[in-house]
Amino acid sequence: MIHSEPGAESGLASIAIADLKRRGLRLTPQRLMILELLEQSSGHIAPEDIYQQVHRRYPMINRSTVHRTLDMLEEMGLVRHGHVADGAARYHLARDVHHLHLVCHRCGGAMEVDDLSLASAFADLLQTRFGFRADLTHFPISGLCARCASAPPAPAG
Amino acid sequence: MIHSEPGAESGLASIAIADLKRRGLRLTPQRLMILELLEQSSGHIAPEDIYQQVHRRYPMINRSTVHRTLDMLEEMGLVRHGHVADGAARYHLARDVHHLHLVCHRCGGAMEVDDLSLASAFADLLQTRFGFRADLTHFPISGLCARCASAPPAPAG
DNA sequence: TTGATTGCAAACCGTTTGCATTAGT
DNA sequence: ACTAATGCAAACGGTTTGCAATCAA
Repeated sequence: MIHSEPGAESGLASIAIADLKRRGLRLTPQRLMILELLEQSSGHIAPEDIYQQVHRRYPMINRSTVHRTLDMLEEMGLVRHGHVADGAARYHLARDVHHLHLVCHRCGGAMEVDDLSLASAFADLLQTRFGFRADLTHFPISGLCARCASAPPAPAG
Repeated sequence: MIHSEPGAESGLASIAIADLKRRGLRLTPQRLMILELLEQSSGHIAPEDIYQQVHRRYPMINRSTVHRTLDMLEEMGLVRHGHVADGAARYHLARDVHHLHLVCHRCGGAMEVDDLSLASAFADLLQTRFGFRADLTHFPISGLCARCASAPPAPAG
């Protein structure tokens, strides 16, 4: 049923598979598909989106399996999640710590910023002044994207 | 039933009451109590907490009324909300734009930071470089508070 | 008086759980 | 064979809705 070699898997999947074995856990087609999807999807992805996309190719997958797999991966330290402006959960790869995730609370669009130097100056200040270790790379930063910022405020009526 | 003079209300309440009248909306005891609570509670507060606290003194209040009132106040521009690490909604006064809201995703504690100069440098960079207008004062910033950051990682199991 | 507002109850959405069955090892 | 993992269905918590009754204006 599982016909791919562990070694043939790319980054996340191979790490996850090794971790699975080490813990005596099992590699299932559901987990494999979810892993692949997480790897492909750059940026944040919602559990429901994962479910929908896996469901296309593997219709018998269940939503609880998606959640249980995400929980497991998070416990293994491979993914993390935060909540965007509408309160919905978004998962992303934990090793993806070299990005800022800017999420527009109007259109919902997300953008990734590679240069962390700007953020680290801010984070350093918060740390030295208040002892607060801001987690700016794992949790989305809310605001208005360029397009929405320049768009008219709201349809009058 | 409502025995206080509009002018006798403090900041938020008096503004809200004036706005209410202007729009032909009504001042109810439920709205008044919610307004008072929002004003007293510095920082972020969850709808459920508002419900619980109002419920003590006014047992017949309904959760839907709390939500509807918060929606109305947000539409009036008097309050705003964001979502903390566990995905739960937190409301706060909109005029409270001179604070950074640092929320610990471990213990859930929140702290307010008055000095915005540090944040604005960061926000300015994001704006000039990417056109993204980060909303650092309205949405909580996740991280670890000083206490949790210095605490042992987790009970060994 | 009268229409905005409420409480109620049910619907809703995303997530979680218990359990019998399935399937990776 | 052993037991982790799944699908299912029901429960859950927070939020939203339709509607008849209420009450601020």
